[in-house]
Amino acid sequence: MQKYLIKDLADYEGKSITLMGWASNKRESKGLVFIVLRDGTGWCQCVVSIDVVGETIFEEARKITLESSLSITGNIVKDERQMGGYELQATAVSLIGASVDYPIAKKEHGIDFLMDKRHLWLRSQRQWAIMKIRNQIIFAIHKFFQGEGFVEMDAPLFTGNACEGTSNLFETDYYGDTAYLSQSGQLYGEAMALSLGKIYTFGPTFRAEKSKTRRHLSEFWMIEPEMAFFDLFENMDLIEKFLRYVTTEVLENCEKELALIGRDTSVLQNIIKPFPRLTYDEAVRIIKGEQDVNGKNAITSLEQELASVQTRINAIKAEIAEREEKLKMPGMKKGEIGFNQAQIDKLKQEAGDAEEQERNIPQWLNSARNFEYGNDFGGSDETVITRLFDVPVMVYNWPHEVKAFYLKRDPDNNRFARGVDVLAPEGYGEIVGGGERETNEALLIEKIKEHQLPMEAFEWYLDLRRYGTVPHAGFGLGLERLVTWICKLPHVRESIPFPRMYGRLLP
RNA sequence: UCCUUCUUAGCUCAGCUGGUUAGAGCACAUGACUGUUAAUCAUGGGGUCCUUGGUUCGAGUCCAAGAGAGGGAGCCA
Repeated sequence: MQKYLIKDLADYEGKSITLMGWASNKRESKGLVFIVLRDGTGWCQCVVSIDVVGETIFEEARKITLESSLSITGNIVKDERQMGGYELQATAVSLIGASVDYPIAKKEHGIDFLMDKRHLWLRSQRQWAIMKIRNQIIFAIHKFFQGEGFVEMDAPLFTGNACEGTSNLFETDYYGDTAYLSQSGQLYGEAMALSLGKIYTFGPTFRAEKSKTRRHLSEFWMIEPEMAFFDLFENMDLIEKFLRYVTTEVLENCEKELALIGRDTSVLQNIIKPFPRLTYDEAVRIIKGEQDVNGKNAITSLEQELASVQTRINAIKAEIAEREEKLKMPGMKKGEIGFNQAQIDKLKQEAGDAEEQERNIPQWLNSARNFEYGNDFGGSDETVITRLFDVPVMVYNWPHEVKAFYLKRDPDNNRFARGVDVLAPEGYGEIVGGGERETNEALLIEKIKEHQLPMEAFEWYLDLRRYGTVPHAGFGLGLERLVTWICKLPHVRESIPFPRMYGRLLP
């Protein structure tokens, strides 16, 4: 049996076909039922008219509940008013699986509720669009690296040692020994690059940090390329080319999905512009407000932001008061009352978000003003710096003390390590961390001791320096953080089908 | 681990300085309406006000402890 898909409706104009899917919405009036059917490829309004289908089928159609699965047969006609430009005029409707009291209603829901219903939330339009974009990003990543001659080679997920010694890892029992869930495949990536030249890994990574922020997950997907005969600067060139490619692919192939989630693509279009490359020293001056960026100052622009947040809060509160006043007036139609209440609820959410910002910005200001040279950037520092740019920013040459032990010491200034962080614009912060790797065995041993890591676990890693070491570099990209930025999501939890984070293991 | 905000109907939220029987919209059910895109009308079922303890003649409201959630810091992609 031929399967007809909603995305191909244009091919079937004037023909009778059968669609199979779920009722994502239903409206009815005398003699007519409108069922919005979704089949995973799109949405299509199906019109069931009593004059066409007769009383029995019509009664069945009238009883269809939200998210029931069904098949509908009918003619495809052009209708400009519809989302896909077509609608189906039904001649037959048949129920496949009933849905009783579907919990996600056609209204705003709180995040806790939606997270508990994540398995159903994924069916909604916005989540559908995000997952399509995520898929496009994954596909583009593979296309890019395969096109550049990289070999995908995956690192183990069970590891016997804490890779960088910094993060908290998940422990698990491995035939009586302790194994950790990998927080990075990078060390293995180096070994593989010294065999295949250019490799990339693509898999899940685990961090047992008790972080509850909009950019942390306990389980996330990471892409880690590693290249032999690459230095820091070639690495940065690759990162830039890579991010530009992936973003461009999304812009070209996900126009509909980006529009659905209301993403302003003009910022994404900026990806064709060269990425600014700042040294750590320059970045610190910008954070502290000692150096402007395109006429914008980090400190004063934060202060302005705070002021505008405060005026926005006042404006929202005024509007809420006005609408509440209006509600008290007699003679308002029921529909209008409902509409106003929905607006008030929405405004209250906005006010709540704005008030959260109002509490956070002074903290960020404080942290920026008092930033101490030599420290790593915190989340707020990244936010402060990336709000000044409209393209991803690369920060390189970090004080070696704050970075991972395996980063190469800068030959021109041994205070610095040749690491690079890529910060996404619009306040999103770090999406890539990478750098050139240390090839000097003695320096590496010194670093391993300094970080108090068990030397025996790194013997194999040191072998890579003992047998034909070469300059090499690589980076790690957090898939969910990239998805979050490209979609401009308020939180990473919407960028992955089933987020795993502190305090949440279900569904 | 620390700071901060919150928890009232299936959902989103009101509930003022403590005062009779705790409200609205949506959803649901029944009926009315021939084209709807959270905006038609009527009817009405729905509550452990997160938990425990306290203050009080009286607690959804005040106090204390606990649980859960949101945001942030630390840490990171």
